[in-house]
Amino acid sequence: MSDTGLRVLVVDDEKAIRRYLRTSLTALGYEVLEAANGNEALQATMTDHPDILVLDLGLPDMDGVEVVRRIREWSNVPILILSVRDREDDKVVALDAGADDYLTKPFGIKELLARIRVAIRHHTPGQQDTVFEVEDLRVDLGKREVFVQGNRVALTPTEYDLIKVLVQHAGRVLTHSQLLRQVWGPAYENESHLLRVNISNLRRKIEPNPDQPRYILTEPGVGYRLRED
Amino acid sequence: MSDTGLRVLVVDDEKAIRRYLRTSLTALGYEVLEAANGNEALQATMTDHPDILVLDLGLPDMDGVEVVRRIREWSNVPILILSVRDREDDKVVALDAGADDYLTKPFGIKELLARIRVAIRHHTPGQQDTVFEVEDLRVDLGKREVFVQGNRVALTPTEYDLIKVLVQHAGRVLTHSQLLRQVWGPAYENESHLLRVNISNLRRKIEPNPDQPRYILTEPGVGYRLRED
DNA sequence: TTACTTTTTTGAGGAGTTTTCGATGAAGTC
DNA sequence: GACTTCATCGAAAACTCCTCAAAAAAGTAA
Repeated sequence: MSDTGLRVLVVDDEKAIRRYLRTSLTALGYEVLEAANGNEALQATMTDHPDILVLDLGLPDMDGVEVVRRIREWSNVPILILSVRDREDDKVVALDAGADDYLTKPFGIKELLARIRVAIRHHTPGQQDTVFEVEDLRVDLGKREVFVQGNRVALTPTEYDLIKVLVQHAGRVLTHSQLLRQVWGPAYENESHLLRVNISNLRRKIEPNPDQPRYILTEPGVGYRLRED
Repeated sequence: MSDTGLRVLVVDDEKAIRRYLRTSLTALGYEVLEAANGNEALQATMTDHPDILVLDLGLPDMDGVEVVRRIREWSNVPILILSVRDREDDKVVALDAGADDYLTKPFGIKELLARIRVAIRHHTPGQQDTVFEVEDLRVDLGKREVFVQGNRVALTPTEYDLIKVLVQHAGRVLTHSQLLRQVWGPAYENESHLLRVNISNLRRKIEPNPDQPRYILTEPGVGYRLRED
């Protein structure tokens, strides 16, 4: 099947369900990651940056809603709840905690897939919005490509993640810890040196004159901001 | 109830359901618009720009999915489907046509409201800018920017924190110790010299004539006040 | 597996800002 | 005139930011 390039993290303690979802999703071109409990889910979300989570509420080590809350402290990745609990209050609690959708087991695979498409459509804004431009800089989030004066620039994965977050909040100041949390994960919140080195490398690749940045502006004492017209 | 300022367009041919939703939603501070068929829905969406649609699929004049398609040609307003049809294919078709969620009747009102919150949360992600203005001074707390006569002024972190607190209480007197506590922390409550130096620096940056302050006014013996219109 | 390349992380130095603090003077009050 | 409050200046101390370079880790190909 066609490759969507999208990565789904399936979180469920039942191996059978994980395998079922893996088969269905892989057939449609998604890449599937798996986690069997809450801690694995949090870990995988931090390290692997999936494009969407399909999360069972009944996990052995912690409540699914708690997983949602923890992730929402630093990430907006779409979360689709899959649960046997059909009580209205359970749904309300999960949705208000930051989940994007709630599907009750047993579920139809076609509906699940349709709802995954909705969640992803939501989170990756339409093709128009995926291209960011200022002066001679062009960032195409859809194609994962960056151009300076029309020439493609090769960025490392970390550098790309960094500019992606900046583009998504173009014009706004992002604090050091916001950037560190979103690019490296919450554990790196205070590693500001890491951020500086990467900003420096990024500037060397995309700024006409890295000494006097035109695109990635330093907000002293606070963070960085990607210029916007 | 508190006013959300958000407008919901309820599309259903049954008057009883419209009235039920109007009551529930109004009680929560939403403004409710109504449409009884597809054409009214399209019309109302174009003219009234609601923040979200709650759309029944079974309409007398056209299929609900067709309404979704027509709206999606030009608008991304969140659309939440409400339908008696529980077949999986119906859901998939509606969601793929561009609907954001699908709820089967009979539905729980709390779940509906939670899903409305999700849809709105999704579609209005940007933090609104709280902008403060007096004469030639402009403080944008959302973007963390300060302008004087249209020119951006670079403030140090402390200076910005200071003006932020003043803006948040614009028009009111803030005592020395209030300002010191909020900007430097409770331990600095009595360091009024610190405050004076920073107010002075701030004035030099934002006042047309720092000798005769127009924005940051001294309240002798008490504290400082940011002027308000 | 091993060897090789690329990427990420850590370390150290220097330039530049920002914060803090003491000194001084002006203005108002008793 | 003595006392308090407020504003400003300038210098020391503390901190932030940037860069280069080396070490460690991760990825890739035979």
